[in-house]
Amino acid sequence: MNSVLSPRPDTRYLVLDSALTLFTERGYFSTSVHDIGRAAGVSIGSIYHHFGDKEGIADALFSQLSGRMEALIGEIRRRHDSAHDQARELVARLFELTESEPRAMEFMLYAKHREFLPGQGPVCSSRPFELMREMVSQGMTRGEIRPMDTMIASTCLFGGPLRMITGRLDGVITQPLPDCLEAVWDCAWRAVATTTP
Amino acid sequence: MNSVLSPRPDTRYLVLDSALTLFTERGYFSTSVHDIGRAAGVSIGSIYHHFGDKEGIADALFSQLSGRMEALIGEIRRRHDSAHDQARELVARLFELTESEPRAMEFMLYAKHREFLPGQGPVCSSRPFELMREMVSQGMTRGEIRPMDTMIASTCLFGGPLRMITGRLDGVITQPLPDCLEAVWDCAWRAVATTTP
DNA sequence: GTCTATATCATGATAGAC
DNA sequence: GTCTATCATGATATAGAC
Repeated sequence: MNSVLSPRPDTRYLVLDSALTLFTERGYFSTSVHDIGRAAGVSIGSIYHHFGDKEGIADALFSQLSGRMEALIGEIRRRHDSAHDQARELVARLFELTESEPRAMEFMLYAKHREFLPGQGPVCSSRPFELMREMVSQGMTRGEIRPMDTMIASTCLFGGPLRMITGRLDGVITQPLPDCLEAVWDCAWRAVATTTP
Repeated sequence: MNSVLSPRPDTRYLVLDSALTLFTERGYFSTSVHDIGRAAGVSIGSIYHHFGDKEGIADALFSQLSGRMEALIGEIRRRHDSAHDQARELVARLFELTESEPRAMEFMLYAKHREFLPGQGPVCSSRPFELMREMVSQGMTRGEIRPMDTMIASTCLFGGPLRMITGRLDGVITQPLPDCLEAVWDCAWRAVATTTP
């Protein structure tokens, strides 16, 4: 965070890190590029050199976080066979991430990107969400999940857990999410499962 | 919309109606008070006279819509006995409202109010959401809903339906919501119900 | 209560030295 | 690649006549 400690800090990283904090704390529109520069200890000229314009900052942030999510889901899908295990592991990991990196989670799935990233479609149409629907789709062909529209199944399976996350980020839910993973997952799976345990 | 048709249009109504459209189409921060005035056919001076400042417009909008939601839930709770019937009716009505008044729904449960209404807490802590939790709580004491934390039960019951609504508002879901009410409600209720039908 | 005209100021973005 | 200084625009909000 300071050039005294680290002689050659990566400007791009510094900027993105500060931007994430400010965007989630005050919102994109209440954050000026000057604010970001001040928080990152980087001049406004450098920022425009690296990102082109303000939207470029949000864009880079979205790409990076989206990539991480995608990688996470890919890893989970390789490690588990059943849709049940895959989805459960995903919810568990998202709950952990909500506690350890609340700002990253907030920016990814609780920001209204359409308002400041006209290029990007809605989050739900981004690659990570596509992968989640694939997960559900396979579970349906395997017979783990009742036959129904894939979009509906996916939304109903992950809807509860995702709203737990936004509730937690809002401070409406006070308990750390991993503490209620079992209860929430139980509800989520019952919603779509073929057999009740 | 025009003073030719109606000789004495209510300025407040005109402004709020235009503001709702613009806020949901472009977002709060990309809408200027001038824009609202132009769309409503009202001068900027009048707007400031009635609402004090820009935030006052959003505030009035939120109060009014929140009041309508509250009334809707109250009516539903009076008309049905069981939590099952109450919650199902609520989801049905919200699905209908999403089709008939998408902007109202979008402003109520898909806008990040914290970013432009610092006074208001998060939506989930507003009165309508409180009433929904009461609904669930009663269902639990009646034995309709499995015993668990009320917040978790409420989030898991309504999480799927609410995300269907945001998905529909985003255009990710193309089917009118009332068409998939049964499938969605089936999932939602299974998530928390004591007995599976 | 409604209007026009205006004050004030912050922001996104650029220029150009180093 | 980084910096400072500056521009240009457009926004919120106000003043004051009617």
